[in-house]
Amino acid sequence: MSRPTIGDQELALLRHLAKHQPASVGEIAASFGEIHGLARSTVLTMMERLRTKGYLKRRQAQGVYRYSTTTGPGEATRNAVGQFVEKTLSGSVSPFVAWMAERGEVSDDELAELQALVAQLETTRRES
Amino acid sequence: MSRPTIGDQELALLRHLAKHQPASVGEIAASFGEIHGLARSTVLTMMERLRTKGYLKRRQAQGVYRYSTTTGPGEATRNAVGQFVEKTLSGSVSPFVAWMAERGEVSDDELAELQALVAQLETTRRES
DNA sequence: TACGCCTGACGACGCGTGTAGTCAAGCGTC
DNA sequence: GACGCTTGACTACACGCGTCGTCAGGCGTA
Repeated sequence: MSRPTIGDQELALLRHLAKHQPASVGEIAASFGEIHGLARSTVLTMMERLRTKGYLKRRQAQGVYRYSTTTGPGEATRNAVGQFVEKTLSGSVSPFVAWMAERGEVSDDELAELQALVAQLETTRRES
Repeated sequence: MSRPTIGDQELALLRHLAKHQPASVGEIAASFGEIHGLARSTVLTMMERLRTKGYLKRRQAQGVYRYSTTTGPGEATRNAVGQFVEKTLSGSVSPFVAWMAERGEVSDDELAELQALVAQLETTRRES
């Protein structure tokens, strides 16, 4: 199930697309490409690469291809996070926590997620 | 202060070295290189690249160079984490939290860090 | 009909990074 | 003094990824 590797920017594009799916190349180029200072052809290339890698699919509608994600970005994102932690941080989560603490900037939702996470970890820990 | 870019594996090596500093190339090759299946020359190349990038320094002792980190891996690690979150996750921490929840595997220390983090975030939030 | 714009496809290039081979020097041992 | 192992440095190669130029086709509008 683990598809070919995916680059950082590619993943960012995939996540962006997931929020605006389905979208045409022109739309993505105008939004994502504009923000990141990328030419239209660059965006198109990335999207095509993602498609050949199996992360995106497209459907022709009114003469224009509209792209959407296949499995959703969840799998790819989790994969990327896991890979980053395992490979780069040698499996340690501490740097992440330290970074978040130092940054100190979280939304309400994120804080809630963190609280839920801690609660969950506490219970599963007690059970075992 | 932001030095040249650093690769994932390079950062892993930097972090590994930080725990065994100062160390000679032979030692690192035997430990880190062995684990990751890398040839001695590969380890040496990476260390030299890290040195030219300013992350490592070395000192000759008993005819052998012993490497140690310059600023410690903290800065580089934080930098990498921050870059990953900003660039790849578009600044959202949620994927990371979701990954941890799904993984559900944390050490006592890590759980404690998380609890401290949540507590800190709650207080700073109230203050503002 | 001719022109111009949007879209898609392909090819291409550069750089960073991961990976390794190889050669020369130092130092201990036979 | 010759031999061999460890160490250092240089060189090299491949591949992924980010980046873009360019060409061809379709469709609307003047």
